[in-house]
Amino acid sequence: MTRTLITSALPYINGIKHLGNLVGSQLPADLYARYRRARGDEVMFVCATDEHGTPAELAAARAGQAVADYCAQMHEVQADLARRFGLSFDHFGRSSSPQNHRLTQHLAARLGAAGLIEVVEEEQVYSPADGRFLPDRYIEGTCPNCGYDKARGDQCEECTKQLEPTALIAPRSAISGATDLEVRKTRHLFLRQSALRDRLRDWITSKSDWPVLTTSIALKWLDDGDGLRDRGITRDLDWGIPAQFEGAPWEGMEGKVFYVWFDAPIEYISATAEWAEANGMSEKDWKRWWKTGEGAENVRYVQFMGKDNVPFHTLSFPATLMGSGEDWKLVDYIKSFNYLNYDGGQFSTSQGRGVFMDQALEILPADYWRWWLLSHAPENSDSEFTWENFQQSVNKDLADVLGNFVSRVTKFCRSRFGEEVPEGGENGPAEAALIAALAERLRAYEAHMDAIEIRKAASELRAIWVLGNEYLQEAAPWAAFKQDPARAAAIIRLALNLIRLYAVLSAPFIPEAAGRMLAAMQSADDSWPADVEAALQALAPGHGFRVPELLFAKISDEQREEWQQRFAGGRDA
RNA sequence: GGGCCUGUAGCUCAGUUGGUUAGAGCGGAGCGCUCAUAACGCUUUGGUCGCAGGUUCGAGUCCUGCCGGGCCUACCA
Repeated sequence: MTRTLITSALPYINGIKHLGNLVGSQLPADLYARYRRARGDEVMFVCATDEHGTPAELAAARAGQAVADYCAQMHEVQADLARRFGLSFDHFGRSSSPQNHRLTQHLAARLGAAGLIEVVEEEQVYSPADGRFLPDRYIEGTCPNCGYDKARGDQCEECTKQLEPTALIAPRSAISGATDLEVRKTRHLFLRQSALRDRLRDWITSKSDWPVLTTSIALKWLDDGDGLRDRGITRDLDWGIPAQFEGAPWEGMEGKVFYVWFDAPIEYISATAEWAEANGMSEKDWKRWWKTGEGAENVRYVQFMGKDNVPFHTLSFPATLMGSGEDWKLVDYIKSFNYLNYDGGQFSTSQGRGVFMDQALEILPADYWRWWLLSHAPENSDSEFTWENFQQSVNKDLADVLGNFVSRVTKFCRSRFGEEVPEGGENGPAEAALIAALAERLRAYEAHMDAIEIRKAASELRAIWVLGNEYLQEAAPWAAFKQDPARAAAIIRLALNLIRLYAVLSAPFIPEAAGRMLAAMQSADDSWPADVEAALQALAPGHGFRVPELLFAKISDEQREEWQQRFAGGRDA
């Protein structure tokens, strides 16, 4: 049996994610996970909240909560939204878990023992008023280049010039506004990625099937300037995984924690360990996914992420695993995404611009969003959400093409034959042509899903739905019924079976609606069709069914305008 | 500044290693059907493939330059 390991980039803990975040990793990862399961793979699909770092501490402070409490609460909020969006994680973990503490410290110790970690002393800006060192971004001041008074310590957004925080005129803390900033010396652990440069390059260049977006970013980092730079993997923060621990091959790291980007990807592994523990399983059960000496050698590992995550997944995380000298499974395929824009601008968490996961579900069920987002996934370039486009796609694809097909078939049968699959008649040339067309499109659909070409897969699925309407038009059971009821029975028997088949094929995209279609057909057979003709005989004459409730409601112009208005002004408006 | 991606019908996008009259869906127009969520089907209308050069028997596809959009540039995550 094929075994597929799937991870989605970890959503950061500080708030509810917007639709751009969703379509950039978790949603396509779920699509693929559902598809691989349907094809019979043994699948391990893990995700988690990414809980460490400065923004989490600040968000907790704003909420007036202890960081640990804030994270615990936000984890539940995100887990609940994930469930309601149908994200079928085998486990949704937390990067703050004890498992991740243990594994992160273990890997760090291994890297230290291998001589891949060194202690570096550097100077950083410290804010006594805030009681913390400030990352460059959290220092504001006047740009020495253009005079913009809200330039950040890493870059001036006005003139785009890159800056050193010490170059700012009249620097102040972006957190408190305090101006009594001082430069202090501090010591940190650095991961000597540069020592692994050749191994990383060999590994990356061996991945000839990766998307350009993925490899070009990785190679840029490997070759830019003096080549891959070493990277600080500790921070002066309270909340995180302690960098000083028993068995650590270094000293003087008391009060420091690992950098969030060091421990976050390790959580992919730890989340699998959490899964095993939560299900009363043993270490062996999760290691067979991650240790090539313990079963993972025949696992195919696919990662999903936005393009901003690529350097960490192609370089620093592999460097961590390679450098440990242990037999950790490295990723086989990285699917990366561009950004989804919102109505002429960017989605923005900080400005509350766009539609957020909780708001989306207040308006419409998950499948509406899943379909639009996946069929417009920003695979090759940034794409844009507009309410007009959303309304048009949902109404045409889901309500008219698929929903109406289910409706016309079931209602016609109920009124002419009653609520069971009619018997009599037999397949003719029209049915043979339909089956041939379906078989061909199914092959194309599978090929696109196998290649994780999401938009192409979506358009192929839609074309499969359209085949049903074309067939009905040509076979015209309403006309046949008058002269030859047996002929009409054969047509409608096939059409009812088509509904079941569509449920199976559509489930990765629209799982909830697919479930209702299957339930209406009163069938538990959701097996992927090996043979189209056979699959279209699953519902035998006499098998009962129900006319389902409206599968997809159309979005009215009034609704569209109302939502457009409601989301025009930002989250709190 | 540097690197990468991108610019194809009104809109959203396909276009394999350069190869006959550039494709799809939506939208527009017309016709048909009447089972159905005024849904469905058929036909049809849309393009100097960002601009200018070049290579070639042949360029949407390769090269150069320019213009526009986007991302990244290592302490946000």
